[in-house]
Amino acid sequence: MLQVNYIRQNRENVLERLGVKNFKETDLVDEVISLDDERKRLQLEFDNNQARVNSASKEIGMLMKQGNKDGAEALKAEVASAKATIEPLKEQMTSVEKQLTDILLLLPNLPAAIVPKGKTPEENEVVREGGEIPTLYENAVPHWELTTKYKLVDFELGTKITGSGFPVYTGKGAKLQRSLVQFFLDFNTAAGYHEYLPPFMVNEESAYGTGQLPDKEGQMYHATADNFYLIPTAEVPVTNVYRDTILKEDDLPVKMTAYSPCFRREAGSYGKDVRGLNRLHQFEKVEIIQIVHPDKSYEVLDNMVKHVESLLQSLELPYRILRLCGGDMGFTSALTYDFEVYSAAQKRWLEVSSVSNFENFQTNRLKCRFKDANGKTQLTHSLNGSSLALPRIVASLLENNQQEDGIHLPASLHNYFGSSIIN
RNA sequence: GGUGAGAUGCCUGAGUGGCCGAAAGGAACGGUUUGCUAAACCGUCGUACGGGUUAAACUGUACCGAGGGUUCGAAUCCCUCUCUCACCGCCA
Repeated sequence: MLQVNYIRQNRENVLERLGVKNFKETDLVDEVISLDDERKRLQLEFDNNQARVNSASKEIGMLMKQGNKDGAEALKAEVASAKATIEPLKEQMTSVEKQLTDILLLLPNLPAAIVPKGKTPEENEVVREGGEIPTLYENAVPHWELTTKYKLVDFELGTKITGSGFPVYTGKGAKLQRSLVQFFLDFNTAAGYHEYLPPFMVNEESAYGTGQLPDKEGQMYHATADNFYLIPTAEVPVTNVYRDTILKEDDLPVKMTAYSPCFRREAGSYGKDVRGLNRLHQFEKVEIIQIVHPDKSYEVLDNMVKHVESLLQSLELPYRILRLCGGDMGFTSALTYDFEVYSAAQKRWLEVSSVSNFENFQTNRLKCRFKDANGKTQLTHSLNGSSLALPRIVASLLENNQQEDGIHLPASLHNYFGSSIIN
């Protein structure tokens, strides 16, 4: 959530930045300002009246002690009239505050200066590429045939048990998942990230805290009997660890990592995009999250990008890093780098990680702050990234490394998987 | 799921209608003194939103789990909810 005072002081800039994100309802910005004016006016009037009530009440107490009943009664009448004024003011204040918050929730984060203009994924900028795109042998097939051939994933069984998009991993397929999770977590903790195993369901407050609500209401599974949401990413429970906290400056940066399954309804997806492991309703992911000093967040973003990059390098997968354009960025992000790996049999790039700086957009909502050197309380910045999402990593590992005698895994996984080959 | 007890500031914990934004102790921070891996003493030690100021100072309001109610006045009384603890039941 953007800060009202920031909007007030930087109106032109806010409008210009929202334009980069192709945000159309720019009237809302001025509406925020006028609602805030109204809020201030109401508060001042309310406070003044309330102050009168408070002091009169004190006086009544004293008069009663002195036995001055008539004086007390007279003051009571005065309080009653002040309260009559206050009552409607209170209602107006509540209503104006709610309108203000509702609108603020609709405004996306402002993109950083470096974010390219653009509307579609084609306008994302390729920042870097790495690894080598393999030349596959002549009988190479897409991963959904390999998973069947080696009995790694049973899609039909998942459909029977739950529904489409809920695959069942079996045998070596299950073990590969477990190995990757373990490898990723070890890689992250070695870099100083503290490991969490969070709840896989969150309450409404947490979903608001990180900005999934109200923006992505329909994308989350909702357990209505208890009003819990199945998490779409570990970002939600883990970032909320620091909801409503004031950290010491020395506590920063906070580095966290977590494995979790992720649940996404993916309403509106179809076609080749959803084939095999490309797009699922439930998948495994390891996430990294940092809460940092506002002056450091872009430096940290670069570090996180390098961290994820070296993880991909250790998997020996061909990858590229994209800087997302305004139109392709998420609601809460100020700058996002997407990582894609090349799926050689499908001959397409698959997104496997998204690393973002949210600046204080999440922390404003979360009230995650710190005391700076001058003793002033200010908002921290939050960042997160996948490191990594499993299904598409598995897809490209299978496809890119397939040979006549089986799938040859990268050296980094041999110990975790207990073998160098799937056959 | 049942019964009972509880929820106060960073922590412990007092406060049962006005003198309470809240005692006391501890932790933390700053200082003095002494000196050695510490003690003593002094001071500071909530958040949000307003007014005010170049910035402070100063000042108003709200907040003692959340929401409502009673009252001139609520941390304190009443109601609802949430959570915690204890015991019972069930159970991986």
